[in-house]
Amino acid sequence: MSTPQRRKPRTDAERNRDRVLEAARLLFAESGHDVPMSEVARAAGVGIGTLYRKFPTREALIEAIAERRAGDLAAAGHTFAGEEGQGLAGFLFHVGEVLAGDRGMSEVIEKAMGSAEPQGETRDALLAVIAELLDQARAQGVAGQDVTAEDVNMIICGLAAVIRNAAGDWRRYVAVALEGLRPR
Amino acid sequence: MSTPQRRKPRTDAERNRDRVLEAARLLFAESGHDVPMSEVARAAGVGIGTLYRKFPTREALIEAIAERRAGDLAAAGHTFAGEEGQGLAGFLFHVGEVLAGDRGMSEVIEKAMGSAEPQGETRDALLAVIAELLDQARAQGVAGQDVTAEDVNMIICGLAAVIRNAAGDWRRYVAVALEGLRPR
DNA sequence: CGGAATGAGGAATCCGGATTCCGTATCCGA
DNA sequence: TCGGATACGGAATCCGGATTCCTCATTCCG
Repeated sequence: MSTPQRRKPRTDAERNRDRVLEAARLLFAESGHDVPMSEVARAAGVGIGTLYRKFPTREALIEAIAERRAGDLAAAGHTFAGEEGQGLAGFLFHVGEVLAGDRGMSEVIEKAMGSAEPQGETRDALLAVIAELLDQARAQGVAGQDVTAEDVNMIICGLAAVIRNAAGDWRRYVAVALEGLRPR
Repeated sequence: MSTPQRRKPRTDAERNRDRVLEAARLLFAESGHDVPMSEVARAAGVGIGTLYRKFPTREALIEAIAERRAGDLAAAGHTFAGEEGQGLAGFLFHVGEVLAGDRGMSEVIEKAMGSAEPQGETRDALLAVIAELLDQARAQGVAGQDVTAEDVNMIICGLAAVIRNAAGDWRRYVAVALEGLRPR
């Protein structure tokens, strides 16, 4: 039947895939997603052809990277939920820290937290953590009962924009937002 | 000496300029700034050459439009300052209303409120109104004494992003932000 | 009205990144 | 080690928008 049990991928192929992923991660973090594909290939020490075989579109490459990083964020979120108070606060500051050091990620997050259609894991995983942190925050009385995950979403979306545009002190932004979520 | 007092511009030249400005305003509002220049020219019923003579770069065109609209926003801001309470709140909701109906403007505002370098009037005019509204808000006790214009800047920057990405209800975002600015 | 001067139009050209394609090199399993 | 399968490299090509430039039309002034 469908026994596509082909030979396992060549070792150099996997190595190249990793190289591309790593190089792209750095480039995107540094300059955002509008880096020429040829740049990525060169940085990875790989031919353009190879890059395209691994990732047929820029989107595919971005997703591959974003998914992992988003996963890390989500994991971090769970950690904060585990600690004592201010889990949500800790998480938001952490997100800011991460986005401040990764332009590409800030672009992804802004879109992901914005539109509700696309993304799969990237968005859902984060939504889950946010819900968790929010529940905890409400229970601890640091967030109003009427606050929704959607609210936090918007705050994060805005945070990404604030950081990407190098506005003022984003920590201040987070502080104001947290204050605004407090019970009345 | 420098008596460039040349003949005054032809009437049709001015008419075309207006057409371009108007067409561009609509297109940019509808689809943002990444509309092909040729599109703009076509929509304006003008040749590409003409468009380029009027506005040598896309930037020039965007600025010409943004400056006016920003001026309107600033004016509206002063109006809100004139009214009784909640001037700042009224202004922020107004800004949201405007940005929600003008993608191009949301892009401009996001950048303008972000970086502190470029823009001339666009940024400065708004900064002035914000300062005014903020003073009033502090006096009325709806904003903490420690709140700065920069804080409001970031909030607006985030607001633009939230709206542009069609996140949730941006009014909710504004409400949270305002709450966060309250005196402790 | 006549003829400079100014402006319009838009085809031709430039440009840079995206994507394809195929000969060559490398790897894997026997 | 051998031979086919798999992957690589990167030049060639595609593509679409930006920008130029020259000819022709319109406006203005005397």
